[in-house]
Amino acid sequence: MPELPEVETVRRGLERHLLGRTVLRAEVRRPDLRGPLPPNMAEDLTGRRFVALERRAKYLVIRLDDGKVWLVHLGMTGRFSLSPTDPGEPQKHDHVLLWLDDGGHAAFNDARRFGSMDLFPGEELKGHRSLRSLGPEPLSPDLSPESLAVVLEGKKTPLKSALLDQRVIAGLGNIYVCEILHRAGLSPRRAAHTIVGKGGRPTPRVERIVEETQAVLSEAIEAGGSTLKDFSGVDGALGYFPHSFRVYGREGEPCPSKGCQKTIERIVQSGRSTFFCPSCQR
DNA sequence: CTTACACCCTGCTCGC
DNA sequence: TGCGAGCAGGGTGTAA
Repeated sequence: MPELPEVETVRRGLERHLLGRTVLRAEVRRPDLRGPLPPNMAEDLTGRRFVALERRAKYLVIRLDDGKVWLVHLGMTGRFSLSPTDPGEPQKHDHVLLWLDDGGHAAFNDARRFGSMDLFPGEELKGHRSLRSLGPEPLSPDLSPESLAVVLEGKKTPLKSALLDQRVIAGLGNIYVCEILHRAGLSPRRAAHTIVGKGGRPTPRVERIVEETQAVLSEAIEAGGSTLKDFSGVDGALGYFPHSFRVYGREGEPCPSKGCQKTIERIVQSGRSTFFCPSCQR
């Protein structure tokens, strides 16, 4: 479930509690998430200090003092539980446990095991299989109307599917794509190339997508940050902020757009639910 | 190259 | 109260 804002919130929580800490002991309780964990991960983490906590798309990029990177993806249900002391008995679905040099404790918990981890030399980061084909970070200058128009040019796939493609914009998921398209007034069913101008030039519609993408993500990160008061932040941060969604999960409710009298509908596109207003999204 | 779709997994909700 | 069906959707692998 976590999309970019949720992962960013987790990153900030980890940065607060892990940065500068050394791992005294690590334990892998279940070595198979979506794929196998890197061999000897517990041994390789032991004695290491966390020197940077970064994010790329929905990946956590955790840099260690020996130059290696611990790459973590939360999948659907992955989360870190942090506590200032050893909580004793592990929780159900705690797959990786860390004991830190300040007495703190971290547990990676993932009920559905859609998460993934890797551990490799930092120089390999850019070329890593999971990262090399990612598109621009949406909150960086790499995403612009010009760059987005070029990528969408000629794409016949529905706009909804295009925006979910991590090669188009890195870090968007089903929920925020629905929100972005509603705010931009664009139909999720429209073929992606139909909003691009001649010669792959941006149009006002492309500009709107970029604006609303940045607005939605920034607002969500801000909302997430406000929940990061203490240890419970990283713990509980994976809750979205459901009351702030305008269309996601609101099938049958009135469209929130000013003056729009229609009702939010749900359709399925490439196996995912799409929530949208057929009247004000064109 | 592009596009589409099945698969992995568990917890929760819903209807009977 | 139990129980099965359906749903949730990240990323990846495969096929057309």
